[in-house]
Amino acid sequence: MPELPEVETTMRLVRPLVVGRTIQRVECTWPRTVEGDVKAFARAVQGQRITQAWRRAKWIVLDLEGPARAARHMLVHLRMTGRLVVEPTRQAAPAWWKVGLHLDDGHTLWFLDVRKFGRVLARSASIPEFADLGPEPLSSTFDGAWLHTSLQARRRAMKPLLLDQTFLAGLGNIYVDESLHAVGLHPLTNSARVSLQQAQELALVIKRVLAEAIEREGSSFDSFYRTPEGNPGSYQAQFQVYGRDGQACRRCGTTIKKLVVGQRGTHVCPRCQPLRQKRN
DNA sequence: AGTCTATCCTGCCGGC
DNA sequence: TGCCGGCAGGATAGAC
Repeated sequence: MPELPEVETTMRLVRPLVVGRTIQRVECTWPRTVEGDVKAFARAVQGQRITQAWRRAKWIVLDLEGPARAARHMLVHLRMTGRLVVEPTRQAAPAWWKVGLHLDDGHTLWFLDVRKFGRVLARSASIPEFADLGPEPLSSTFDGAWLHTSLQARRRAMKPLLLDQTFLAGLGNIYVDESLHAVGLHPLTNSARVSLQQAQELALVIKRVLAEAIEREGSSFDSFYRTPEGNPGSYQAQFQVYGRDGQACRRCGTTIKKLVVGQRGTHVCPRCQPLRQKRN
């Protein structure tokens, strides 16, 4: 469930169940899921109380409080197939679990991950992972003026640029395709050729698409991304282009095409999103 | 600087 | 029916 809306939804689902709880014991079935040494990680988080849960980009952060030299934050990145669920400890461990944090209220916070790309890590006061991240799309620092200036500073295809977390933090393949279609920009458009008006429109669209997706608790269209106890998410019903190749564009009726841009499957309406060839 | 390839992994789907 | 290649919502390192 890996883009901003899905990460936000996961964080909101888990937050009330873990904040205030103390981590008593850590288990792990796949050492590579935990950054560094699993034992060191366990020592850093065991005995710590979770005081807050929040999100930055596609990271979920649990703030920790406890022994002076232990970690201050625990970070989770879901990558492609990571999930977090909280269940009674005495219940059987869920399929595909990689890390289990047994809490002091008889529940366990499980990190599940079919493809094993996800990561769990402990950090002291500073979080170097956040140093190079771009702005949060839903924050006020991200607006049309900022976007236009930043696009002008680069000469890069729009799609890979919007996927670049150091440029803008939180978008992934689906929401980039949806946002570009909504403003009629082709994914290969050179960023320096985007007008101020287009940038302003795009900033608004990105905010709207993400906010609506969060409202609908993200999108899930296969069983991997469904939480057993939570809602599956329903934003996929709103998709205009993603996964709709071969079908008619809802706006103009033209057949949606799928191409590859920056090694990622990319969905585009050839009529709504024309690619203007550059002329010198 | 930007783009591409390979890599980390498993499951599922479509085609033969 | 069964096998197999290709593909997947992410991100990185290293080569051109």
